[in-house]
Amino acid sequence: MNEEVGDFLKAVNNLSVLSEQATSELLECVRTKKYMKGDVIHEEGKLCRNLFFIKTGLAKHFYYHKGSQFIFRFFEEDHFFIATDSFFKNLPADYSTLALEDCTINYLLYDDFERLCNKYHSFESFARKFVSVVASTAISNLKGLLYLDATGRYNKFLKEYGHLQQRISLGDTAAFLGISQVSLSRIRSKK
Amino acid sequence: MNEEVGDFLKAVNNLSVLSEQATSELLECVRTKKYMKGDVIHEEGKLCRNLFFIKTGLAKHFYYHKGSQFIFRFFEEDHFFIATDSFFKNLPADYSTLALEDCTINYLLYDDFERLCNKYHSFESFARKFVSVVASTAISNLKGLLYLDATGRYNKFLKEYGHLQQRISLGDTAAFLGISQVSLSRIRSKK
DNA sequence: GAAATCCTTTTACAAATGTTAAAAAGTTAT
DNA sequence: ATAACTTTTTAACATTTGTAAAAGGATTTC
Repeated sequence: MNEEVGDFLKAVNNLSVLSEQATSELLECVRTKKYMKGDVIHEEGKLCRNLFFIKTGLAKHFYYHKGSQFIFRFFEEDHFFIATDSFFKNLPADYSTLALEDCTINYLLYDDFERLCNKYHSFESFARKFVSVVASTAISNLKGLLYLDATGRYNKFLKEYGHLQQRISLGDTAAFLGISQVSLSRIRSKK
Repeated sequence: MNEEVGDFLKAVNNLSVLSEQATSELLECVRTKKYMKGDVIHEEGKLCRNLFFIKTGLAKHFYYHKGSQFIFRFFEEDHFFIATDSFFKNLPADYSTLALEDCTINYLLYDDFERLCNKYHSFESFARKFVSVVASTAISNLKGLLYLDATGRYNKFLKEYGHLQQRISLGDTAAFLGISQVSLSRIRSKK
């Protein structure tokens, strides 16, 4: 097996065990690309229907609103991600994804994804479970933003992303929490 | 066909056209229940793995935190909903759903749902697409909470749920926006 | 139709967060 | 080691939002 896509396949099988046929057809489709720290992996406003998998590195989903940057998700190694609106609705992406560290990324073109979904029940099942994780995470974050104040959100961040704290800057953390950098600095200093 | 589940079936086929076999097996499983205004449809802390469909009426997802109620979704007629954490992860629900008006609800037990998923590719495909909608909606709301202030969120609410405005109280609207009732009243009066 | 109840608005004050600017600390490149 | 640059902290002030209490409207119940 192509060494570069082993982790990808493992992550897929972790959600739904693929049939042999599905596995070999999937392996033929998966591509690999490397990004340098600071590179844009996909861009707001453009269509991007790939299913991405971070083999190594760290990335963020972000977008700009009135000149400020907002982040709503970090992705570390061994995680899938997509440009949600593009992927689900075939619309221009409403956010960009940027490599916060050098990244090695596996990806699957949408046409291949859709074909595998239609052809192999086991792959469609993976797709459903992957999307479930996307929904669960978004809802959890949504709840956090609804009922927690800035301090509460920071604590939630530490609990869920604590292991990434050293790899994420204060500015990016603040943009993720939806508060100003200054406010986050104040919160930190009170501890 | 059982008249009570026609809309349910139509909504399913709208996402993925079911095979004949899948359709007839689905129809055997769908149940119907009526709720009065104020009734709890499923409760925080309890397992609830049903897939619900509102045939008529209006409902809200809500939960309490430190004595205050927070709402993160309204559901009107012709919409599916689930207790996300229960449905996806087999955990106790982390929110309740309550009928804001008298409701007629169709629902599918999880075991039937899962069996239909495994047995019929066309139903698994429906499941994937349904979950995609859940994810898309959650992410859209998440973005709104991240970058909009109270006024901006209210405007977004009017745009997306404007047609429901007369059916939703100010208190529930405020709980949905994550702001106090007083603050919402202030915003309204400025218009 | 009066009383009771619920929902919305208003007021006054307190607390949290934002904005701007500047200083301090930390990093990187030469 | 120094300079240039980036990130984080601190300070001062403005604005937004929250809280609590009271008043005003609307609706329901008897």
